Amino acid sequence: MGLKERRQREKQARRNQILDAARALLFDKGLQATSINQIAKQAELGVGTIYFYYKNKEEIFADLQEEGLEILFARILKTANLDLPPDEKLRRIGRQYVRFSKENRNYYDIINYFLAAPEIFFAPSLKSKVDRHGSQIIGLIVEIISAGNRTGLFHSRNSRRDAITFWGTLHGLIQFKKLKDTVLAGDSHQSLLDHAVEHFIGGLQGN
Amino acid sequence: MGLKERRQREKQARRNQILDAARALLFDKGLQATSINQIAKQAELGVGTIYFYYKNKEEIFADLQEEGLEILFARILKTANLDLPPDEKLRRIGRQYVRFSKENRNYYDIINYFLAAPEIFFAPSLKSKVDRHGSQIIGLIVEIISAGNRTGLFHSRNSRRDAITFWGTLHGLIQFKKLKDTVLAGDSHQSLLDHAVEHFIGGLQGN
Amino acid sequence: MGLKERRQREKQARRNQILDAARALLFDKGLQATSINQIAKQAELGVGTIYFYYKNKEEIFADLQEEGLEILFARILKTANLDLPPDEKLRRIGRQYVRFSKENRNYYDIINYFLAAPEIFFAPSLKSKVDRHGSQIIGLIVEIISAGNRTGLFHSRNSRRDAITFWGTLHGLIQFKKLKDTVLAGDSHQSLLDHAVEHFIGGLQGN
Amino acid sequence: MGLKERRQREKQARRNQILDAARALLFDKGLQATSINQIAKQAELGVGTIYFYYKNKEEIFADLQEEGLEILFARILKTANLDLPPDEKLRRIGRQYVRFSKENRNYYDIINYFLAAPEIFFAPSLKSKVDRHGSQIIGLIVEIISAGNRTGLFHSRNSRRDAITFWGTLHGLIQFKKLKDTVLAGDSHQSLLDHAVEHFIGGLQGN
DNA sequence: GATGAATGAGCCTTCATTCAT
DNA sequence: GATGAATGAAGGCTCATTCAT
Repeated sequence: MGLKERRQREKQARRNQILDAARALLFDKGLQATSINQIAKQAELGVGTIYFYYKNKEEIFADLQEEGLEILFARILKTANLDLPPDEKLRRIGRQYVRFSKENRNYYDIINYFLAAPEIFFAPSLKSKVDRHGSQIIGLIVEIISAGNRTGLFHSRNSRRDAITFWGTLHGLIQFKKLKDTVLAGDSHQSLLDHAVEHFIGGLQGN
Repeated sequence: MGLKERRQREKQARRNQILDAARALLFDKGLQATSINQIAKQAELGVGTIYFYYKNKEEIFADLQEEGLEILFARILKTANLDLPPDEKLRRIGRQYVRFSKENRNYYDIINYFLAAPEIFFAPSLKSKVDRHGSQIIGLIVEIISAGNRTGLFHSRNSRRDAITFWGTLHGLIQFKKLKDTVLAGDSHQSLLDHAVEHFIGGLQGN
Repeated sequence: MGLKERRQREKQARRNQILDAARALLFDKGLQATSINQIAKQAELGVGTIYFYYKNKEEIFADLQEEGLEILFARILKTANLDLPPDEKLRRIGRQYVRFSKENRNYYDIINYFLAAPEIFFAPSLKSKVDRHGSQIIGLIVEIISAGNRTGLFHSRNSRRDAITFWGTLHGLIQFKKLKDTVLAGDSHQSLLDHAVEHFIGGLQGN
Repeated sequence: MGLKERRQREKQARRNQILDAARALLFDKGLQATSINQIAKQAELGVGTIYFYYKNKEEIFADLQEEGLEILFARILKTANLDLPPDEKLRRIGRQYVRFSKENRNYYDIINYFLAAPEIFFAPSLKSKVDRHGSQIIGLIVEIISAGNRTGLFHSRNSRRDAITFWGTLHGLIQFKKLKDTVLAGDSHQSLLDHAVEHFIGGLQGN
């Protein structure tokens, strides 16, 4: 048992070593420009070794994405645990996601990359990781909405669907940032997001 | 006089020839896997000829994206022109976008690609095209919301921001399709979209 | 006759137009990076037109080289015509060539390019142009050495060979400039050239 | 221990294999016309393999140039070690360099290429190799001139500068070979070189 | 477990040149 | 005379992946 554990621990250590290298490169040069050979060199490992621990490049990035999701989750969790009314929590979560997309730009990009890519890309094994974390975040929002329901503040009939809608709205609108000069017509992106969150909350309360 | 015109027409014909080839390949193999060399072969033209008409790969895709946006716009426009109450129009527009993402999957993918890619990617010239079409679509939705306001059905205080929010919600949620097994927990993606549209409409009416 | 002349004049005008473009590009981007297509664009002419006036790229550069040789020749000629003793003339000519290699760097490079290239390159027609100008320069030096002989200052037994030797020494040593850090061991390139000229003059006087 | 050594040896063997191919092509078709793809084919290796051993084309040629410089150095060294008076040594070195430029035409061309190319070309790493070998050769000549000084045959005040002058003269004049029909006016190139060497020696003795 | 040499298809792009109009 | 669209071979180079050691 102890042996098996040690094996496991060492394996994880190596994976971390690889991840450290990949992360450094990714953050420095971007997703496309980062190659396995470069990761190997950066990690001071042989290329073959990388392939021993990761089936392919995509899997490495999936792990990195997971990291990003964990950071994001932690932020959301912290917000969800504050002693605030549910609507205020939603507002803050909205802002947290926007902040994350700015402050953790690289993690945001990689998450976005997988989410926006055509489905063909995903090997099922990768998918499950992303999904698991996504579910956790959705779970937190579901909980907030349910809490609002309980206090009579919200009137959601399907808090899961509403939670996903909320997240989808944030996710979609953040991608619009690059349209600010024309579609947004000079309106501040942040105001838009705030507006959308308000609209969403209004919808929860409305009925 | 006629000569210059003919030249111009022929030049456009060649561009179409190239676009046809690019579209065929793109739709068959996806964005990343489509190379200029392949396009040339498919178009039965020399590689150099492609470069004579397009500065690079991205410009070809920008043209293709414009095609997609035109199709999408036509769909939305048709819906917007129906003789229906504003809320119903929004419902149908929501469904149209989803349908577009399925039936014109390839066009959807290419639009999505540009929208979701990290900002760095955009050459300003390409950007303007996308933006212009995006603005047109948003414009239609603004008009619908305004109409709803006028009849007292909606109470939107900022129809432009609401329109963008609406579109952003659709855009974001469609990307979630690939999460259906876990995050969506088996719930139908279509129901989710419908729900979101309903929620959005509720928000418009609410106050 | 008048017609033929006009034709000739117009032809030369077009060639100058091309040369102007080629020169501008060459001086801006270097020899290798300048293509016929670019020259055509810069000259606001069709590519085909370029080929009507020049058989190929090399011929254009040969004309440019001739320009350079003319500038160089003018410099040398001016020096040769000064009212100075022959040895002083040689000293000044040496300095003139060095200055030319610096101040007219681009012309120098193109002259050097043809001179240093493996023989295979030269079409006989191009060769003659270069040779003619080269001969003129050598001729000036021959004259100086001969004048020195006449006044008893020099004792050259073969002023033509000596002239070529002089020129060859300058030519060879200027190419060594890029070795200044190691072979020249920090010694100033200019001092080296001066030294070489002095040595050469010493050889002329010596016997 | 033995393993590491063997690895090293094999690595060198591959580099030689590549060099053999590059040399063969270079000597057959000239410098400009030799491409990495061709080298790979000739060496019966994948293109990628070439890039595994050499960073780029220039690095291969630098190695080849080093080969050439070694051959040249060996010739000069042999001459310098003969039991002959210094002036005679210089005469023979002159002839050796001319012979080298004929008999090892291809090595000569590649050395010349680097020496004559506009400065921009050189990566510092490549430069050092050339310089090192160049310095060695100059060193030999310096030694000969110094020896001549010691026996009273020469009166060089700066044997290093004189050595470089000597070498520069040879280097420059050899490039004039292609001008033999006009500038040299039918005079034999070899006689010219002999003359120049004699002139140089005269300059050493003169004062 | 770890290595790293080897691959080779394929990428994007350039360019001198031709030729029908 | 002038044009400029068309060519396509060729260039340098990258990179995920494999496999013998």
